[in-house]
Amino acid sequence: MTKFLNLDIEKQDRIINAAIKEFAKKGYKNASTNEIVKEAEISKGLLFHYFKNKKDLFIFLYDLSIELVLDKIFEELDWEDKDIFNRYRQIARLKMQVFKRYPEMFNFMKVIFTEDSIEIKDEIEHKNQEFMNGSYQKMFGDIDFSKFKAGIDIPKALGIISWTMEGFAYKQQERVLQASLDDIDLDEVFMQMDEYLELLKVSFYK
Amino acid sequence: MTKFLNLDIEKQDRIINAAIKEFAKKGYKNASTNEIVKEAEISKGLLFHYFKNKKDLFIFLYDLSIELVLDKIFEELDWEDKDIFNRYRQIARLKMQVFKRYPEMFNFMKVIFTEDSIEIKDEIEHKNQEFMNGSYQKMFGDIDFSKFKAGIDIPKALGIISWTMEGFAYKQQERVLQASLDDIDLDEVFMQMDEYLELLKVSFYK
Amino acid sequence: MTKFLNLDIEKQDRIINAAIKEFAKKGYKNASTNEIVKEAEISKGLLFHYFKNKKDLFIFLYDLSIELVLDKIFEELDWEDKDIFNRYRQIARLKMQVFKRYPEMFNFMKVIFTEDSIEIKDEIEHKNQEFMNGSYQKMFGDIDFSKFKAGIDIPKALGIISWTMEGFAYKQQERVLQASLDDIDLDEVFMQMDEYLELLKVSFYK
Amino acid sequence: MTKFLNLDIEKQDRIINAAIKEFAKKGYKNASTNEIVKEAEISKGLLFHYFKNKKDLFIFLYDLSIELVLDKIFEELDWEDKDIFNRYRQIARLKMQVFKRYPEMFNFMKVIFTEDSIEIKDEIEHKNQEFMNGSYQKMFGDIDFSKFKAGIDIPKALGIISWTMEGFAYKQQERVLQASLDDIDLDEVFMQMDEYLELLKVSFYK
DNA sequence: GATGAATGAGGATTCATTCAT
DNA sequence: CATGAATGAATCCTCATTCAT
Repeated sequence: MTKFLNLDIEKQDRIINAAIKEFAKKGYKNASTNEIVKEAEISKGLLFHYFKNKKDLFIFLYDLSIELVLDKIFEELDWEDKDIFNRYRQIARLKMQVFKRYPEMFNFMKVIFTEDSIEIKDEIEHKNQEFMNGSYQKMFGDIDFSKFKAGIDIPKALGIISWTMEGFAYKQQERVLQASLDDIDLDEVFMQMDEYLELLKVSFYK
Repeated sequence: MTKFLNLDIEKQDRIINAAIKEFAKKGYKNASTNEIVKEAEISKGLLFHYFKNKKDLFIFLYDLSIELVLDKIFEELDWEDKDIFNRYRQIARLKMQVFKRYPEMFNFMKVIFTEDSIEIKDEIEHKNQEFMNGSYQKMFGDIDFSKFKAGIDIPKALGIISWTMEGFAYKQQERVLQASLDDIDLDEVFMQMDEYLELLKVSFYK
Repeated sequence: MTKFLNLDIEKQDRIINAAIKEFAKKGYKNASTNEIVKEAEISKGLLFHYFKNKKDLFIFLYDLSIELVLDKIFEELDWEDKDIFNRYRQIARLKMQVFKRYPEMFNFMKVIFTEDSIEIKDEIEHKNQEFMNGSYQKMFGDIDFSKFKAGIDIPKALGIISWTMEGFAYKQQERVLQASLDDIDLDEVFMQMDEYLELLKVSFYK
Repeated sequence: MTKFLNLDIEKQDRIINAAIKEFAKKGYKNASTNEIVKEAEISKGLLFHYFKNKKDLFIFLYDLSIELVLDKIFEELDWEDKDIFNRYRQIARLKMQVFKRYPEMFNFMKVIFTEDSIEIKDEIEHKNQEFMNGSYQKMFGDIDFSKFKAGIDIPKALGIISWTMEGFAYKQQERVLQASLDDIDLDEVFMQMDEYLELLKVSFYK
């Protein structure tokens, strides 16, 4: 992989974008290395010079995408705000900033979490697990739980909040597949998201 | 399709199980019709005598799975109970009974809702949509909303309940992939599910 | 074959028409026995009960078509007229009467004379040869050659007349593929044909 | 296609000859790409690396064959001789030179003009049409018609000459299928052809 | 006679990966 | 580093023919 990272950035990007786009469009199995090299304007051999096989390439892009989002979050999040609803609110907005910049990555990450292809299933699921465990702790380990009503089963409440955010995000993604990211009124989306968070807040907070 | 349905049940089941297993294991694109006929112990040609192509076979299994679950629900649900939490509780238990009987179908349905393969994406998404619209109405159209607290945004509350059930179910599915359906303590699972429902109930009900 | 000929005429015709239509539309190799039985509304097995294989069926239809045309000619031709140009004129008109009645046979006979499929090539070519030798003699064996100019190589002149008629017929067939038999102005076609014959007549006759 | 044309000539020829031979022997539909790669001693994949599918390969060979013959004619014909019978005489001899060199192409071109396979019919017929229109004009556009008898319908006379040449050529081809090109006494054949031309000449010329 | 389920060799085509240059 | 020709196993699918009923 170091071989690849020593390339000049412009070429790296051409390859990354081509590959992400193809995987996002067709899923792992259907994606064609042929299309990738054509779009990236490199030769067949070169791709396999940098990545030992298709799977390696996919894993590399997986790691890269996760890393990009996490870096954004860890750098720009207001860690002083310990309120879980504000935390989710912020994370959602930071994620969206990344996706606005790398539109193909947005679709690629959907593939990451739904990909069923047998060749990568295990590894991807393992990594998803790892990501959940590791990053969840970092992103939500410092939350102030004192605001929750007494008697509330806090782990379960966290589950509900998390699934609500996921479900809401997924619903928005469906819409984007029909329209495009540009045609979505983001303010409107975030306002709706806030309403869900608000509903959960009055339910769970004192 | 009538051709297939006129077969003796034993052979039908051999083919259905072989196909469902293969699709569940590898997703649409990776699934091999060769493997299916081998497992079902029929000739290559016969599969295509019954189903005009791979896609048709998949769609048939899709419809079959949905139908099996819905039939179970519509026949055995206690429609007198208009409480949404009890409704979800019952549905979950009925679904599980179907899956206990057709273990591969359990995994197949996971594929159904995440499959992205370009060849079937549109048709599957359209069918999922249809299913959601049609069946949701039937399953939840008669719910008694008078128990909800005043001031609660009921559509949003329904969304949260639904996503929570989905999220919980998905989490259980992940566990099954590691263990097997038999090794899971179902009572324990349903007890946990009830706790989530209870938490939402105290939050949303008067 | 006797088995087939003992069938009631209605069923015979259903099978013949279905087969001729399919062969005419797709040529030998591309023609599907499946389509034939579907169109004829008989079972798969029955077709092979009457004809031992696809090739046999084709040969049977070949013989049938030739026979139909020849019978028409031998029965209705005015054998008193020994002029070769009048003979061709009459034959062309009689052929056309057959084709008006069996439009699919018209296209089927085109296939007969152009079919290259390896499985039947030899047999068909041999039969075409046989037909040429045998029937040519019968159709043109009594022609009065005394009207030809002295010094004309009569066999060669006959060749030229024959190829001209063939070439003209083939050109008309091309037109029919674009239009349909009904849309062609037959009087006009025969008038043009007569002009060719007239040109040859002034050239070859005293 | 440029990919293919960059190959060394020896390999190109191995592939072309193998393909032409197979198509000539079996027609379009019956020809097996498997046989072609076996005869050409290349891998299955390579054929489809050069030609995107079987149809493309056929079309390529079609164009190549036509081109070879036309180039020969346009380069070596004596354009000063405006006599139509001499023109035909020359063209026939030049064509035969090409076929002597590529014996398989001789049979392949027969397939070209009789092939009915549904997959290529339209394209081939369109190309045949194009060829007829374009090349006929070039080959016969400068003919001197002043030698024809007054009162002769010249377009019809041209038709007769053309069909006679076609008919004669076709008759010779039939003979080659039984014997081989080497066993034919070409001088004898051309002498016979000249006799036909001579007969037409005394008929149509002053 | 009549059915149509069943066969399986063979069809064209794809594609990740290798390797000589 | 970089190329792209070459591989060949594997893909889905077709179809004439057989045979138990």
